[in-house]
Amino acid sequence: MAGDTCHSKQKENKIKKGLWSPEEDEKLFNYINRFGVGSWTSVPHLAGLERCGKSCRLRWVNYLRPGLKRGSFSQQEQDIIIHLHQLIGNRWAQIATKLPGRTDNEIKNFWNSSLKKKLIKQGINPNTHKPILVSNECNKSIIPSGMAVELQDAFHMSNNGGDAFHMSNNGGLTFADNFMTSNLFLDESEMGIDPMGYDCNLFTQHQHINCEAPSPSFDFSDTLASRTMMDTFIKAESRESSSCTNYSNMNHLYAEICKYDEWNACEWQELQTVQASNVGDLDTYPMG
DNA sequence: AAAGAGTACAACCGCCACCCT
DNA sequence: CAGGGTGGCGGTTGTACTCTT
Repeated sequence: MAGDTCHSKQKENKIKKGLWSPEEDEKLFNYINRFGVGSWTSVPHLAGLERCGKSCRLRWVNYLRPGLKRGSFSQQEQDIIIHLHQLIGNRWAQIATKLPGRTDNEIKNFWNSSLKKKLIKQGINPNTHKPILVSNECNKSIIPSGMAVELQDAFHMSNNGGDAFHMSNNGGLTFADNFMTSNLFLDESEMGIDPMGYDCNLFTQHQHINCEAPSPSFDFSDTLASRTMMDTFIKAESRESSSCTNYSNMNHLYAEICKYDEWNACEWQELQTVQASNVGDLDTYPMG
């Protein structure tokens, strides 16, 4: 295959794999420092390395290149990653251009190992950046189909037997009560989230599902999460007319959020518009 | 102290787009 | 235009380290 010249050479046992030794690093660093990067395929031979060009390039870009930051991501960097991921998705290389000193690989790893879990804990689907919410209909709990997809997406439920969701009469999806609920808890447990913990999203939702004075609970101290949650919540409520939940003070709550943080409805609307337009034309997103 | 589980990060793999012949 | 070479990207795997029991 084109681009896989490494593989044929590996079969001949000429190409070393695995972690780089300090000696190899030194050879590569000295070579690039002295001669610069010409053709990566010729670099290993000229630098005296038994690696493929691709491997050398990766080592240079992700580890040896001057100017790389080391250490944990700052809160500001995390915010930027989350925001950009919300806008452009898994385009790590593009996101990396907005974080000087960080590599796409580093950002990708950080996202997969930390940020994803952080968002899930906040009750936000890391794929869609929308809140993971469950609407209800007393004992027959209904999940609006869109949200069911979000849930499946967030918790990989599509791989979990397949028929955990059942279509209900009104086009929504019926929670197979205990079965489903325990699956959700199981999934949370698997994700390291204590289903009974104070910050557990699904457990709270389960309480709502059982119609114990359902009321929206938003953490106003987390402005982004609240905003996202509220936005989707209102949309979901407006299209789920059969829901037994009846939040007449929806507008009031929304106003509270706008009042609480520095954002206002217009700014939020603007972001939604930008997001919508970027869905169709991601390559033209103004990256700076 | 040892074994197993969990986590973070480095590196690899396969695919794709672009360029050159 | 077709085909091969190359670099770049995102997903995935491997490995070393840390934590828990």
